[in-house]
Amino acid sequence: MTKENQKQIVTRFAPSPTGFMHIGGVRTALFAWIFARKNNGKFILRIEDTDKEREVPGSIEHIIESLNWLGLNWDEGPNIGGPKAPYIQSERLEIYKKYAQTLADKGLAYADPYSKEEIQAFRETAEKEKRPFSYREHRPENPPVWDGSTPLRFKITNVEKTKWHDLVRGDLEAGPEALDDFILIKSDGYPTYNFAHIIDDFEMGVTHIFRADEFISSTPNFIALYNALEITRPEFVTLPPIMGPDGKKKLSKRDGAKDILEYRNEGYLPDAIFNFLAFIGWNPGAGDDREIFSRKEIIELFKIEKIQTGGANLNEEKLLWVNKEHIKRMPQNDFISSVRKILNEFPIFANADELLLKKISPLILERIETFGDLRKMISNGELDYFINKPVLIKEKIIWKDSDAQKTKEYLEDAIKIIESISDSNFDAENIKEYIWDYATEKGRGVVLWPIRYSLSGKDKSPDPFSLISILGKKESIARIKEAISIL
RNA sequence: GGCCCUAUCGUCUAAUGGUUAGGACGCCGGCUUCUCAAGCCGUUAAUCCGGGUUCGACUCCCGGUAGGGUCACCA
Repeated sequence: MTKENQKQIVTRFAPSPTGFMHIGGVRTALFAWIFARKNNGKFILRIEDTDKEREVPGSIEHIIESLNWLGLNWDEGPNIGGPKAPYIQSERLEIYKKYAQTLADKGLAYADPYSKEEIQAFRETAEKEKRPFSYREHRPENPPVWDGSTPLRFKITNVEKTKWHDLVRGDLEAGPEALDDFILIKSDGYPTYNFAHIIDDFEMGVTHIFRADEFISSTPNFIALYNALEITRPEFVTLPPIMGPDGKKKLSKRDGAKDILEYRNEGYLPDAIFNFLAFIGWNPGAGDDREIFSRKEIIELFKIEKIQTGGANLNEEKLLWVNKEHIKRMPQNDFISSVRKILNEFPIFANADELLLKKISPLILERIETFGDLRKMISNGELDYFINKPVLIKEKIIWKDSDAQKTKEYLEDAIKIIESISDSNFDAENIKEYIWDYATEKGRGVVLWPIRYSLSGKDKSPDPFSLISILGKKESIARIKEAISIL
């Protein structure tokens, strides 16, 4: 077989529209997407909306927005169509019905004659006797003809041990207890996930199913169905579970997992989330100790064989660090425009000019881990002094054990020094050189603190040299004079 | 409870059966320093337990233990 006529890799992400997406779901999508891209394959988005009860309006848009934000584009999907459209399961009912009828005709599926209450009673009995519930034990001898008004159940015909191979977990097996007559079509006419996903994956030519490990338990049932339908089955790629931060439980919405778009709102970069998620349950392995990767590098390095088997905890602190590293690697223009966007949210900065922005951006860069931190800085008034003159408090102008008279003297000298610096040399580095020796001679604290405080009016702020260069000669001198005047 | 999966520093993890068990985040400490950050350097810290196979086991096998999943007209 030549490379050209090898089967094209097709992966899919198949969420159900039951609300927002959290890290867990996105990670599954991410791995499937990376694998497709690495192999020049196709990535399909399919919406599994077969449960009308749990459906949350707006979910599909939310899912699309989330995937778009992360740059996980799809080649076929609900909004763009494709050769196997539609990509929303509720619009594919005829297809499922066709396959279901075929199974029923062959005697491989049968109408379920019991009411929900009756089945519930069976279940409770089993529970009371501490046995697993198995519908097979109650399989009717002569079920009625399936007319669509009752559920259609799959008939397990070979009750035996199931063995299969998983690209991550290796050889797996389960005893016959794992097999049961599960429902294919519900009484409302919709298929179950168990049935619909198998039909769709087959119809859409999916070659690799990436999914979380909660599906291992039902895989024997899936395999029985593949066999009954006489269709080839895709490769299974089982991802390790992601646990909550406490490591106790699988991450879930119920236990406070965050909407992925919250990370966007908090000012995380999509590339950082991408990087971080790729490393939950995967890493490039031997000899590569790097932690920060671009999308492109991850696609190049990705190998299914390096996917972990064990569960991982979500480490938000590391995510912060990863985000900071990605921010540091942003092209300067991108960084500045991101800063601009945040500044625009605050009236005080709405008119800040581009030059000021460019000057303060290095200071911002080293102080934030997310762009949300910038929002906090501004809210806390940590940048106000770049726009407005600070309100100075006399006592605070004076460094610890110094006094008003001496401080006045130092500030007057500082003004002279600043005036002597030529405009062409007016950057933080040079300003520091001019002032440094004087400050060292008199005592850095007694000189530098008053200067810095006069400029910022803050106990905590960037160094005085940076402030002077950003505020400019005229404004800096004016502020220092202001300080002198109240001493 | 049945079935299934998993197990290396606190966390994420590396290690053709042979390493002083490596890296990263965090923590702690130091350097730098007018403050706050940033940066740099360093310390601490792990193979779940018990058997076996082997000259040699984190690695292979068996048995425990622990955690997770599943046993829906949910996906």
